[in-house]
Amino acid sequence: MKTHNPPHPGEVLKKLCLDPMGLSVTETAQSLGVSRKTLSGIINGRAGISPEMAVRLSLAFGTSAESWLSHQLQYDLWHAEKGRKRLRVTRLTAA
Amino acid sequence: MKTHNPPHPGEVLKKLCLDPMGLSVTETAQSLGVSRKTLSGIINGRAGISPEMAVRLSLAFGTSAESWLSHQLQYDLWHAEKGRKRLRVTRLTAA
DNA sequence: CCTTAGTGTAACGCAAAGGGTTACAGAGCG
DNA sequence: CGCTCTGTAACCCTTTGCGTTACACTAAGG
Repeated sequence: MKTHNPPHPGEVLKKLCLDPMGLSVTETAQSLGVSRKTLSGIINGRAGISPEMAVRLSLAFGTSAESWLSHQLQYDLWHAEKGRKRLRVTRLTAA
Repeated sequence: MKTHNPPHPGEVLKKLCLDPMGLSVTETAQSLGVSRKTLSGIINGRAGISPEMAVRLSLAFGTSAESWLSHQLQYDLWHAEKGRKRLRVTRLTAA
């Protein structure tokens, strides 16, 4: 059970891709074929990585699209689990 | 590289949970705390499994929320990869 | 000091997706 | 024939990803 707040995938993207390669948000956005705002939103945690964006990242950086979506999954899941107590769900057993 | 069209998670849900336990869509939806339409949509492939729904499933069936989202991820990714040729993305290398 | 590049972000608009309710049609059964 | 379960369409709401335009801030350079 991971108890720590996972970083949003955009943070990882910046630290692992943009920064080491000396890429600006502007030029990276252009290469990805998205607007600067979109990439900015991802990097600053205001937006998630959509399946299409994951494919874009895999094309531009030669990485695995699945790994990006996995990061996003962990992030989304962590936040969803936080609200599990609010969900009124009945345990299901064989009828 | 998985070349086969992965089944939508709802199909798996029905075959692995509802059917074996003899559960109806109606009663399962009630236990999950969602409408019958919502569960029906998932089972019949017209909707995906959201993070919140994954947590609901984990609570009701005692399974891992992550495994449901992973199935969904594989499904979404497969469809996103199909359209990769339409994306105009430039390969990025160190500046 | 002024200009320019890069960046974050607000304001709009658009489209897709999840979810709810209501309602109707078809299938199976006592 | 009634009753239950099921799939689904119609409608409405909200969130979210994405685009464009525009404005303010910062850092670097002439």
